[in-house]
Amino acid sequence: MELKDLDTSLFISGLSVDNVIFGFHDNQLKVLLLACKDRKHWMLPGGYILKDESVDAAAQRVLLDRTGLKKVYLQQFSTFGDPRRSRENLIKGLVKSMELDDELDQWFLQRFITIGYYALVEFEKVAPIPDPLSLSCAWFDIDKIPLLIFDHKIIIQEALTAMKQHLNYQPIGLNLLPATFPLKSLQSIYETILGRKLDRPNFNRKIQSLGILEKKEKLFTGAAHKAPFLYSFNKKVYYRLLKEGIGELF
Amino acid sequence: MELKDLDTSLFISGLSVDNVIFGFHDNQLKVLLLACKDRKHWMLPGGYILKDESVDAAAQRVLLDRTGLKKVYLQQFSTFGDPRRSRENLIKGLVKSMELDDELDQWFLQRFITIGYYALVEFEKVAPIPDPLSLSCAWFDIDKIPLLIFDHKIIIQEALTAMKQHLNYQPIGLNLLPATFPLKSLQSIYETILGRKLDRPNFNRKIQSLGILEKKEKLFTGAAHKAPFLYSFNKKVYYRLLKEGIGELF
DNA sequence: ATATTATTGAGTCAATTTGACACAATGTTA
DNA sequence: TAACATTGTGTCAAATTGACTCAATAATAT
Repeated sequence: MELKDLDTSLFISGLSVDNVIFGFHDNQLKVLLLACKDRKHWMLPGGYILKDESVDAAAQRVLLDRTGLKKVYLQQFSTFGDPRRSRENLIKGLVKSMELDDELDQWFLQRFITIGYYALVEFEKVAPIPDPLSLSCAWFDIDKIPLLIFDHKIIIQEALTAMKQHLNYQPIGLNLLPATFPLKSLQSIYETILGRKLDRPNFNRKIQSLGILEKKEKLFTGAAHKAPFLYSFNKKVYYRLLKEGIGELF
Repeated sequence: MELKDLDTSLFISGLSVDNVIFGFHDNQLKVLLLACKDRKHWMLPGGYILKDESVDAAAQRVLLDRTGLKKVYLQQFSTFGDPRRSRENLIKGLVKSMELDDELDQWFLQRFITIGYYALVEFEKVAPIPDPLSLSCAWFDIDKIPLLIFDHKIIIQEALTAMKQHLNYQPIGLNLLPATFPLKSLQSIYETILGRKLDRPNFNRKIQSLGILEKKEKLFTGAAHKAPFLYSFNKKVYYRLLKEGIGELF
């Protein structure tokens, strides 16, 4: 689909959803971003809400279009409602350069209030495919975010803050990691989200005392040091624990 | 202002804010509700967003109209976007009975997505005055909520859940209590929000170890037992602590 | 072959925190 | 002046935390 074929009459006007899609690779937390056609800015994968669609469903649909993933862990965290958040000069230039009809011009230049979601996905399972409205689609390290449009930088920061607060109430490690993983990976996720180093022996002791991990026989090998054990989550125990509230971990 | 004079052209269509206003009195957490004109339902004090107004400012404005309070602690917690949330038969009856013109009919019958805020106010400072669109305005115990319109019951529940999670990061006790208060009041707030009893000696020990409370000489008296000391918050210390993150308290 | 290197995972232990109590203190009421 | 209800302090064993040490081991260098 091309941009000029966008049928804005299908959508709720003035409202959008934006997804902060987190993945984890090379012991680094990453965010999936789309390249704007101006070749200068990047942006969060976002979209509009169909007139009879729930907001949650809209966020899922947008995510499916951008990553090909269904049934992803998705969490609404905040709504961004500053009247000037999407009215920088940038958008005027962008819209003009696209040579759209008046109706579409109006659509893109109106004030948008956006509902922010963060998604946790398994890095390896995502095949980043740019949608027809973008030039490219790529993962960025959380501490190397490029120039973004509008207030998208703030949205990412708030997603991280929200995740930090959810860390003790939501199964965050589970959704970012593959089926089996070394403990160090889980520790790195916690360290990145919390923004500080954790003591390895103490981390292991605490995370294992929760009883949510199952040690596998198989060892992860390939690096110039002792091979770590691989673990998997016991989802049953994990979800029960989260439901009850696990208290502050770190 | 009467309902028929509402100038809908001033507002963003399809969007609203709803405030869950919490107060604390008689060792009970309370919510401020408005009576619907059908004399059967109650509702949250909510309103619409002006076309060039930030969503946060809209929530503040609505709050001012309903409670007369300025500079209130207000926290956005979730956006409610189910397409059927405001389309129960009820609203059709309500709107018909109000004998409005077609434009207003359309306005009230459209799908609304609402942005939920919770407010923490000092009970004694609020003079509940029903706005011209409601019959009355009253405080309800959090566990004795009457029949509400739409999904407002769910909104209140989620506000409580959000507050529970914010309890360790936000100055919640401070905003609900008067300048001086006995420790038991603060404990009751924590107990209500957390939904469980706390051991008094242990609560006192922990809350005082934070160094955010100042013991006053004056005693609270009038009941048939030992008079408790009165305390006040040391705001400077409290805000610093919250900024750093105080960790899980209870 | 053997030593080196990097990293893992288990163990130790003192210091701190927690949870569950007991008990003295003290306004009000009987 | 005794009874009562509730407050504030004290105690102590158990559990948790933080800061460590050290042996184990897969790959690599010698």
